[in-house]
Amino acid sequence: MRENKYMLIYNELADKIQKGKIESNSMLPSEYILAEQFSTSRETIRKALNLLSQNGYIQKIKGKGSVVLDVKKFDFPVSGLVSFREIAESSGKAWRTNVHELVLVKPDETLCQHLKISGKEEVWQVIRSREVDQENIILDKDYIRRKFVPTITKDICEVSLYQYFEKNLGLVISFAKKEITVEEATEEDYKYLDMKEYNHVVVVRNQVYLDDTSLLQYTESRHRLDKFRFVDFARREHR
Amino acid sequence: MRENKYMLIYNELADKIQKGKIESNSMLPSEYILAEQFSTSRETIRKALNLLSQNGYIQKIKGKGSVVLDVKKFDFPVSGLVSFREIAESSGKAWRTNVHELVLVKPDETLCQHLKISGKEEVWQVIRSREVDQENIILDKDYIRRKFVPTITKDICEVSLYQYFEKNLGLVISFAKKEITVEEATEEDYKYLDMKEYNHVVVVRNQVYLDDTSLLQYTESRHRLDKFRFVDFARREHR
DNA sequence: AAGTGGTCTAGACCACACG
DNA sequence: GTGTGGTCTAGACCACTTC
Repeated sequence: MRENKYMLIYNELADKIQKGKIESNSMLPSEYILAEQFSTSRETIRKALNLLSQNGYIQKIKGKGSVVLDVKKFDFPVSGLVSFREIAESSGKAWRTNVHELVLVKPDETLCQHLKISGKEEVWQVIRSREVDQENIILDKDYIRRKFVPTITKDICEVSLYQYFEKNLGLVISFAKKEITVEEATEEDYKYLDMKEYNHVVVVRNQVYLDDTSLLQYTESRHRLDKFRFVDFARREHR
Repeated sequence: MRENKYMLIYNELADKIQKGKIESNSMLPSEYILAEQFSTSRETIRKALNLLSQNGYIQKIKGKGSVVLDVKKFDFPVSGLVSFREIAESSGKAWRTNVHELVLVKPDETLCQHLKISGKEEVWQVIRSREVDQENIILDKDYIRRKFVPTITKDICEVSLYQYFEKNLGLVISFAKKEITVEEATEEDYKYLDMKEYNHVVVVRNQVYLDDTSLLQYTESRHRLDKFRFVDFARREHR
């Protein structure tokens, strides 16, 4: 692995904090001391510490030092940009993906808006439901620009689209805009999900961008109400 | 004002991008040139640019430069750590806060867990509903440790607790852990909200921390389904 | 080859916390 | 006063893109 020095330091410290090898509420060594310990400069240490701070591992206090926060990171499901597979696997529950549709389409008007493209461009439509503990609780509707992804197979859809994009196609997913709302369930939801008595779903709309800022994919993730959970760590912007 | 050089540069560029004075999809000048223009060092420019990147204003591409993204920032309501008042005011809609309860209580067991305190500590209980366009659509239940906030008045609750904490009490709110779920409406919800035909609410649970890492406040924000919206900008962590 | 962003260094001065 | 994190500098080398 060609790892940056500050990333190595970040990973080492994050790992120790997560595993409790560094106690929460204790103080990290000062930046000067860390710089010495890792035989590096203070600015490099600071890069690592700022990452820890951004991700909720520590709190830096001017004049005092860096306090280790108590992270229960095994607690986060949908924060940031993570695929269903990554979440499902880390949760340890039995899960399965059912592929209902995998076709090339010309986008209609709303879809053009979401994908910011013309109606002539071809787009993959993938419809999948996610089964956890024998219940279909999430309906994922993915629309992917064929321009970036020439072929998709059913097998790929059952494992992970993201993994395929990144490992096999070399696409670098960089950022996303996410919107969460609650809407009335559609016929599609009733068809593919085990809806029980619920008549609404949580809808997570996602626009996924590559590192060259082009829009790769639009995704609608529809969750049964009782199975939806989103957790987030946020720092306040002071102005 | 604490005017860091990199903050000044960040604010100036963010402002220009938001107002369209720098076109989206255009390139920023290179870091070397910006350093010259702002008569500063490249590392300082890089701090400003990294902030822009984190907040979705630009995308940095190695070997090429920084692309200006098209931000419609008037689009985000609940991302990060913002109070209802800040959101309501920037949305421009008519809003009002109705205070239903403002009392000192000893926390019960669940509340103790959320606040991570013993049952002996006194806590302010504030229950408010938020009225937008003549409809009560959000029920906010705040629990604030009296240890940090000796007194609260009804007037303060009607305006903004955060503003009071920060401007009057000098408390510095630093970060929060947020959880979003959907739950069955309680009697309280029916009592204080205009629930229409809905029988569920979106529940946003928030633990708010000060800059010395102590927990100040636990908040439950209960939204009528149709009026809830959360948007987020997320960058992918590559490992 | 020239230009770009990414990393890293060794030093400097400041503001803040604490004894 | 001493130690801490926050800011800033001027320079270096690297990897990548483009010509």
